[in-house]
Order: sequence, then structure tokens, then C-alpha cells
Amino acid sequence: MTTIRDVAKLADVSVATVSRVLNQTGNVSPKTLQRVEAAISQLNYQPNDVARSLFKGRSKMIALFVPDIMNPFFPELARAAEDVASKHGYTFVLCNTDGDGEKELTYLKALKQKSVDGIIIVSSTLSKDAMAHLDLPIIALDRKIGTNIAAVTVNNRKAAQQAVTHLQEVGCKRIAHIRGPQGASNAEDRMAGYIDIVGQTDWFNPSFICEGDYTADHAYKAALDLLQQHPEIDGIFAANDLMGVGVLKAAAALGKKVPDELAVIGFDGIALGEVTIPTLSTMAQPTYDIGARAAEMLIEHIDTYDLNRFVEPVEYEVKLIKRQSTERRTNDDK
Amino acid sequence: MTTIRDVAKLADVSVATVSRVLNQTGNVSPKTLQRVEAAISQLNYQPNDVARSLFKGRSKMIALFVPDIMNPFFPELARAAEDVASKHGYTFVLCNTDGDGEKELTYLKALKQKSVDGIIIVSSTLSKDAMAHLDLPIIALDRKIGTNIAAVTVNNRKAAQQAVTHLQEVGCKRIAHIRGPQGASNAEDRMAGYIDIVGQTDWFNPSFICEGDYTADHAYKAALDLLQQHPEIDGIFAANDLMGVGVLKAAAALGKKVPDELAVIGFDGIALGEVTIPTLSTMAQPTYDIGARAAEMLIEHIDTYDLNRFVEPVEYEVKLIKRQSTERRTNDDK
DNA sequence: ATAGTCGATGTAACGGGTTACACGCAGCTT
DNA sequence: AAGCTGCGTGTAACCCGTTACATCGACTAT
Repeated sequence: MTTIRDVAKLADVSVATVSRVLNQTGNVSPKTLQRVEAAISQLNYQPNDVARSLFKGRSKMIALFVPDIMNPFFPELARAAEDVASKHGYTFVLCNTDGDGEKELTYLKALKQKSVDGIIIVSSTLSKDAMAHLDLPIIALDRKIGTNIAAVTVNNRKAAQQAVTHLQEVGCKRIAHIRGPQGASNAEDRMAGYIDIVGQTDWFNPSFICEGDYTADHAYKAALDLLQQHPEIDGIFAANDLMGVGVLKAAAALGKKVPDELAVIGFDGIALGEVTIPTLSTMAQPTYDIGARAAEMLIEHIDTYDLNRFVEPVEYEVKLIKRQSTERRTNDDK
Repeated sequence: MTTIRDVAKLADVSVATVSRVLNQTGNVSPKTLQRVEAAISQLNYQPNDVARSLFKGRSKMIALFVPDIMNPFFPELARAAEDVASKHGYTFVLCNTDGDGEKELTYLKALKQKSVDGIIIVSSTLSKDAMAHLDLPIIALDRKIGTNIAAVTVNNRKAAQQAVTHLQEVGCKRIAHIRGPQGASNAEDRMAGYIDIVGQTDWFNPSFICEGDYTADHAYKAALDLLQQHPEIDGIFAANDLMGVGVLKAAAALGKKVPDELAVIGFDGIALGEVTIPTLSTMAQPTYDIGARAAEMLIEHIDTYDLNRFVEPVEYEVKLIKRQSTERRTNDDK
């Protein structure tokens, strides 16, 4: 490995001057500049980022924590964040947490030892105190964490209201909800939106709300139970698309026709919803934009280097995408 | 930040002794050990990995290069590699290359400056010389690169033969192929397998092989053209599942019934194939295992620290999964 | 008793950039 | 001419672990 001292020797200057050339700090005379640049290219010198990081205490790395990259909602987020990171010269670290608080802490510790500059995190388990002890720029994504950590989210509650209203508009009389995991702010908000619309109806029944964990399998089973126990249900709002697909499968397994006997709407807008049969209506998030924005915010936060500055949270709008699973029935009513 | 010198001072020993405790190298008396451990926990000391990396020239980081994490085949690979990395105490860096050689080189340079310990790469563009100049442990994944870089792949050619044979068995008389991108070894091998089976038939026609780039959109268009130009085609082997889904959409758009008028089989075994209608038959790769194995091999390679050691390539078996898109017709023939 | 061995521990150099501080010198002010 | 400013540059300390080498005492071998 060639070092800055090799370059200095060849250019017959001091290491300080080479460093000044590299970082374009301080004044360097044109002649010297040229000599140094020649030496650099002659030796094909590339500065050692580790040494730089050691001195600076910063590493030009950011990390993204997701529950599981195999869940199709996250790759787009990851792609966006990585694009932004690399555009700004940052290296991108990916961590799968499985929604496990222990794992999150282990990763955080390891990354801190590596002087990672900041974190974007999708989590519902990380406690606020754990974050407080951690003096690292953090942006919460998709789900809020406490109140003083900046978050990039969507208007979950309003979007959920829209979704349920849409089901009503296509003729649904008994609408159930398969919710996301306890403690996830987006799951709570989506459920709240559901309740906003149907909570006061005469038919509403708390058992119309099923636990879910954002996976298709679990939703499949939940929907089977639900539909068998309450055959009168003619609309389901799933808190994400993956669970929406699970519901479609359950309906198929029970011989319930979608959308005629059961309308289904999901949330997220993943590509998967376009290739199922029937295709899945959904409340689509601007996923790439959200991921990119979170990364931009994080990097800006890092660059301003002001750990205590308040970072404004951002909320995006969600868009209703009507597909076959909620196609208005020609003649409905029971 | 508390440093090793703080710990040394508190425990009233030298930094060397603290280092010995941390790394369990050399001999430390029980009493001293205890004092040092007490000091470490009292100060909540965590060693600085950057300093360690600088001295050692290694960073305990590995990177995975994929064309695009949004392609559903890659998240599973990434998940597997990350699991293995983190199990071994490595940090996992993800790079999206878009199959762009320039981007690959830029990433490689940046990672080398960070003393990344090794790379797993899915690439068909990286030249062998570029790799040769790079003295970093590398494992090729999914696609081979040259002949002297260890690779973890599947038996693409044989699997392709199986896929095409399966189409024949369900009654297909005219089988087309939508191939992967030029230069990708797996695309070439899969095409070769296709030709092995149908190349000598009297009906075979080179125009039955369409260019593809492993995306659904492109395959959709290619399949539209193909089916319109050659209405006699009754079977399509798509070089990956995403393109298989594109073919299904094209068939739907043209009103061709799958599997009765057109049987379709893909390659990869991504979850997507289970939720389309009809569900997509495929040659399923043991994707997680492949990713995990590549990571294990890389880390073993790094640990033995023997850059010139020959690493044995590994080839996995692919499994035919029959689904609706190739369900045997009750009474076929033209 | 003396040399040799081994365990326990400390000192200081090292890895490779960065930068505070100092110095020399040219040009300008008064 | 003395004093000041500012550019261009070099020296060396610093970031923080790691480890080669040295030291010292205790114990074993002869």
C-alpha cells in the first residue's frame, strides 16, 4: 500500500502539503500542486479511509435497520437509501433486525465501534432510552419511535380511513381489519383510521379486528378463522399488502369470490399486488421517495454535525390504487 | 469516548495488559484480569474498531454487490449473506450496481479504501483484469466471472434442460426461450440447456430465442412480439421467474390461455411465482443456501488469509417445482 | 550457586492521515 | 528601516489499539 509519505517523498514536499492537496484545504502554490498531483497519479495513490476515520471520528458510513429485507416493502426503501448514500460518498450498511430489540442493540453497538455516522431505522421495539444513550444521528422510518426522534412516515390514519371508505363505496357492509403488530406505530395508526370510520356503526364488533404481524402466512390463517367465524364479512382492510395477499389466498381456499363476495384492500403498494389474481387494491406509499428522503435528512443532519438540532419530521401522502380486488360489483346488497 | 488508556489508568496497569485482556492473548494473572474487567465495565468501555482496523489493515466488513436489490431474487441472497456475516462478527455492506461496470469499479475503490475484507459479487460486467489488480478475496455468486474466481452457482445448463424437457412432457410442441442478458454466464448456460434439448428438432428456429434482461417489463414486450409472430408457440421457458411473470401477463393480454394454449416455466423459485394466477412453474434454486454458502466461503477465505489459495467452486442442484402454468392438459395435441 | 526458563507486565513504536503551530520570506505600511 | 500581514510550507503531536521487545522476579535444572 502506498501512503501519503511515499507521495510526499516523491513530490519532495511534506505530508502536510500532500494532505492539503488531497483535501483542498489551506494554500498550495500552483507549482507544488502540480508536483503533488503528478506524484499521486504516478503512484496511483489512494488515501486510507480508515486512518482518516480514526482521526476524524467519522466513517462516511450510514446504516439502515429493517426488520427483514425479504419482506418486499423494504428492498425499495433500501435501494433508495443506498442510492442517496452513495451519491453523497457514504457507504451503506444493511442490518436485518427481525424486529428483535436485542439484535438491534447488538448492531448498534457494533456500528458505533465502527464510528458509523448515522442510522435509519424501521423499528417498533427500540426503547427511547436506548436511543437517548446513543449519541448518533437517527431517523425513524415507516414507524415512529418516541416523539423526539425525527421520522419519515405517511399519513397512516388518514390513509386507513380512505381505504375503509373505499370499501364502503364499493358496497361493503361488514368490514374487518387485519392489523399490524402491537406496538408498531403505523399499525396502531392504521387501526385507528379503521375505527374512525366503522367504530360507531351498529354492526361493529371488536372481534372484526384481527392480530397480524405483516406476514402473508399469518394473515392467511387469520383470514381463514375470521371468515369462517363471521361469514357476513364482505370487506377486509389488511394493514399491508403482504397480508392482503394472504387474505386473497384464504378467500380462494374458502371459495369466496373476490371481489364479489369479499372485497380486499391492502397498504404499501408493492409490485406484488399487480400480479396476483385478482390484482390487489392498495393504499400506495411513495416508497422510494420516503427512503430517499430519510437518507437525505440523515446525511444533512450528519453534515451539519449538530446533534441536538431538532429535525423536522416528514409525512407523505398515500394514494389509493383501485384494482380488481375492490372492483365495484354490478349489483350488490345482501 | 473512553479509550484503552482510561481503562489502563483506572485499573492501574499498562495499555498492553488491557489489550491482552480484550483479546485474550498472552498471559494475565487472575487478579489483574479481574481489575481490568472491573475497570472496563465501570467505564462501559468499548474498543474503537477503527483504530483496530487501521493497525490490522482489516475491517471486519464484507460487501455484497447485486445488480438491484429490488429484483426479488436478491433480497433472499442478501439476507443469507448478512445472517452469516453478522454471525461471524462482520458488518455487511450492500451495493446496487445496476449491472454497470463503472459503478462496480467506483464501489470497489471506495471499499478498498475502507479496508473491506472481501466481496461477494453478482456481476457479468466486471472484467477479469479489474479483479486481478484487486487483491481482495472475492466470491462470484449466481454468475461466473472468468475461471479463476471462485463461484457459487447452480447447474444452470442441466436445470434448463430439465425445464424444457418438462415442457415437452406436458405436451408442448413448439418451445421458445426468453433468455437473460448477453454476457451473464447463467443466461448463456440456461440458453445452452434449452438448445441442448430442442436445437436438433425439425421445428427449431433461432428466432425462438428472444433477448431478455431479467426484468418482467422487457419480457412482457418480448413475449407479445414472439407470440404474435409465432402463434404456433405453445411453451415458453423464461430464464428467470420475473420474466416468467412477464410472459404470463403477455399471455393474458393476448387472451392466450395458460397452460392450455401456452405452458410457461421460469427459473429461480422466488415467492412471487406462488401468488400469480396461474401460479408459475419454476426451476427453484436453494437461494438462501447459496447466499449463505458464498458468505461462509468468503469468510473462511478471509480468515485463512491466504490470498492465493484456490477456492473450490460450488454448484448447487435446482429443483423442478410444478405449478399451474405447466399443468398437464387432459387432451392435447394440435 | 549460576544459568536458563517462563510467567507477568510495561514501554514505545507503529499503522496512515490530519492539523495546530511555527517559521521563513515577500510585500506593504508608515 | 521597523513592523505587520499573509502566503507557502514543514514538524510533530494526535487519533486509539496492537504488539515487538525489554524487564523483572520466581522457579527449575545442573
